[in-house]
Amino acid sequence: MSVRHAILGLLSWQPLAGYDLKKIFSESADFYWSGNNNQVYRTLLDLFEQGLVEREIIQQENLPAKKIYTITDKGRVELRQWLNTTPELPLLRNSFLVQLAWADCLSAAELDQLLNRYEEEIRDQNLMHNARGPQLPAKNARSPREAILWSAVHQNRAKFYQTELEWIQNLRMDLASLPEKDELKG
Amino acid sequence: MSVRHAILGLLSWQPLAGYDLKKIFSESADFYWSGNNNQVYRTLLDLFEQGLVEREIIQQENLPAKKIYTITDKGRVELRQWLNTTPELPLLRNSFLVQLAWADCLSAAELDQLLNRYEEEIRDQNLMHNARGPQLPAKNARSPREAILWSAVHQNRAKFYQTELEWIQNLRMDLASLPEKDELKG
DNA sequence: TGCGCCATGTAACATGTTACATGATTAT
DNA sequence: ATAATCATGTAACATGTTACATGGCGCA
Repeated sequence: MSVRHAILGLLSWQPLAGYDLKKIFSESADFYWSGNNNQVYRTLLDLFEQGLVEREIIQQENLPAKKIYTITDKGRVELRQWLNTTPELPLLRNSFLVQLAWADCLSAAELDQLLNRYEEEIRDQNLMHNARGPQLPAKNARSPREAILWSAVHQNRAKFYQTELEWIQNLRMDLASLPEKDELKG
Repeated sequence: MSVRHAILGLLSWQPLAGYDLKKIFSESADFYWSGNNNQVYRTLLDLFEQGLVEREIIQQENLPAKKIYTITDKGRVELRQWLNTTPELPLLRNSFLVQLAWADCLSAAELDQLLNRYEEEIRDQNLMHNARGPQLPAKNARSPREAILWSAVHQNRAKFYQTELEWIQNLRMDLASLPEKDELKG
């Protein structure tokens, strides 16, 4: 897709500054995006030049000026078109799986450590994700349907983490059933 | 990580040509990678220049010459080091979730279509994934432990698809519980 | 006759990441 | 003192994708 539509979507919800968008991207897992300056500010400029967003410069005392971007009708049309586009396949790239595939040259202890590290990372992410809750909280939704959609988006991530944890526990069990010939190595 | 380690891993299993690697990447979901010429051939050249792989040129009648790459001891050391590295978080970017988040401006029929399309895509991927089975079949594994690891890698994807399907069915149920005010729109 | 497979590679482009730069304010 | 927050932006680099180029063979 590109950040374009992610940004247009957020602006269709409410006017925001580049800084806000950057924060949303970097803080939320649901809307994963790197949230780096380069992309956000450049994309906003593009959208502005193409008339998909408008902006208002707000001077603040003791703080740098803000540029608040608002979606235009033209922007809403483009967004709506994209929404009716057939979705891309989710991009899932897990380098841990590549590590696992070739991990047979590790000792039992090393492999165990690898699994522990992955499990811990996922567990942490899951906790954080649940702790901060949906970054689009239901109370801000503009309709009951939107509330359902937002909650589903949030649950999607949660389910993913959960599935990973179950999967790794299964793997541990499978590995435990092996005769342990290499205790010495670790 | 980079394709580097994915390639080193495959070569630690058996000698392969660039063309083979390209095919493996593009055909398998487990080892997702774009499998484009540019990266594969360039990376192989890099690895070669750094002494992590060796190559042998094989002339074939009526077919273009092949360059078969073999991992070196130096390459195995680098691979082993990487395997003991703490795993990166899985990268999951699902633009469909972004579509969903802003889909409240769609009619009930349009939203339904969007869900159908996503479900179909996931279902297809899942079928293909199961049909072709693990691209690293257990019979080629060099130890019982490796067979377990490979099977786990394959199952990971399968579980992901399954979870997505369950999730979307839940979402459908949640949406169905809404009063249908916009039948007219569709 | 045209397409797809084998097998290599390059060029142009799109996207993403890290680090740098400014500069005041507030919190530790 | 030092770092983090607010707020904008640029430069350099890393990575990924698409399309092009070559050229014979086999299949429909």
